[in-house]
Amino acid sequence: MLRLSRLTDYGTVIMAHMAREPGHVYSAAELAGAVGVALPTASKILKTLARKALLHSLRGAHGGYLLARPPREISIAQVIDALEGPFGVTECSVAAGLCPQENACALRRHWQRIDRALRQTLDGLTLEDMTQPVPAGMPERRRAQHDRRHRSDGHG
Amino acid sequence: MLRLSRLTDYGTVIMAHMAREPGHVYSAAELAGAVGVALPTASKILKTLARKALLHSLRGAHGGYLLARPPREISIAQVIDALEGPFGVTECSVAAGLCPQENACALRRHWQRIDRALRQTLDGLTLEDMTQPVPAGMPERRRAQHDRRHRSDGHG
DNA sequence: TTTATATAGAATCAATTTAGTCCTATATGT
DNA sequence: ACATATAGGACTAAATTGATTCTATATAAA
Ligand code: FES
Ligand code: FES
Repeated sequence: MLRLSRLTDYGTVIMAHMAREPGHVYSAAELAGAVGVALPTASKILKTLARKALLHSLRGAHGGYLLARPPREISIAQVIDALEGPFGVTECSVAAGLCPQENACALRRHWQRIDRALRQTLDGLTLEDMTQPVPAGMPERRRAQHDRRHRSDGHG
Repeated sequence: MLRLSRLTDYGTVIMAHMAREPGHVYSAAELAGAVGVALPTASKILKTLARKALLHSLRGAHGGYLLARPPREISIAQVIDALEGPFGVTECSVAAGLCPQENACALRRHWQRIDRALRQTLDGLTLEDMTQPVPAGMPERRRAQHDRRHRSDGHG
């Protein structure tokens, strides 16, 4: 598990679809049709993405949405951030006060460390990557160019 | 987001607690008290962990639970596997048939790749690690209010 | 200016999932 | 026997999520 909501999944599909033609303005209806979800649902997702500045929106006739930045500058982590609250594996890693015995619980720090490691992975994956075919059996090595950092929370 | 259920969180806390004294047999009541959750809840978690062979259980008077293996041989990924279904970020990465247009959706493979990367991170983290103090590095970041910037979320 | 088209945003409703509890059966030490 | 503990499943309540609907606003074109 460790699941993303279905809306986030759809949102990513939509974003990836848009990434194929970065300049193009897509209407909600157009995108709903393209990815196969109901219009109201696509609409809701798009509104959120626009509010979070991952998309630009154009109102009125012939309006629609387009990517706010080039595909390679939008990471999966950013999409997740936009569609699901703050990034974090447990509630307690995001906000305090949930540990039954808070002060005694030595685990929060560890969860936060895990968060950073996972986030780093997802920050290294861009929309552009999602449009490429998956290299068969190859481990990922690319890092998004907006975040090129090493040697922090070593796991691998 | 990308959240683990609260039960899994508790489960990890319990396992980490037990990891401090690997040979010791803990009763459910004892553990419930130690980590501060209600007995029925702790009990439910422990039963699951035992069924999934991460714990051994001893029935009868003076019974209880103990780690099935040394702490360094139990990873966080294993605990997650035990307490939450199959490991996967989206439904479609685990089981087919959820993509609205399945065959056209090029994203499933990518999710699966992401799954592998995340799993690898969580497989490299053991119960033993969770009992160590977090290697100091960066101070805890307070997530006070909404962060509007998309680049460099500043974990460094 | 009017009309058709589109998004903004909030509110709502239904369905699903999760958390938490309870009950009965079984095993074991004293 | 009896007290203590886990096994396993059933059950309830609460929270979350998914999906829809409604009103308001912006813009292009007739
Ligand atoms: S319960 Fe989550 S860190 Fe303590
Ligand atoms: S909808 Fe999840 S991969 Fe297509």
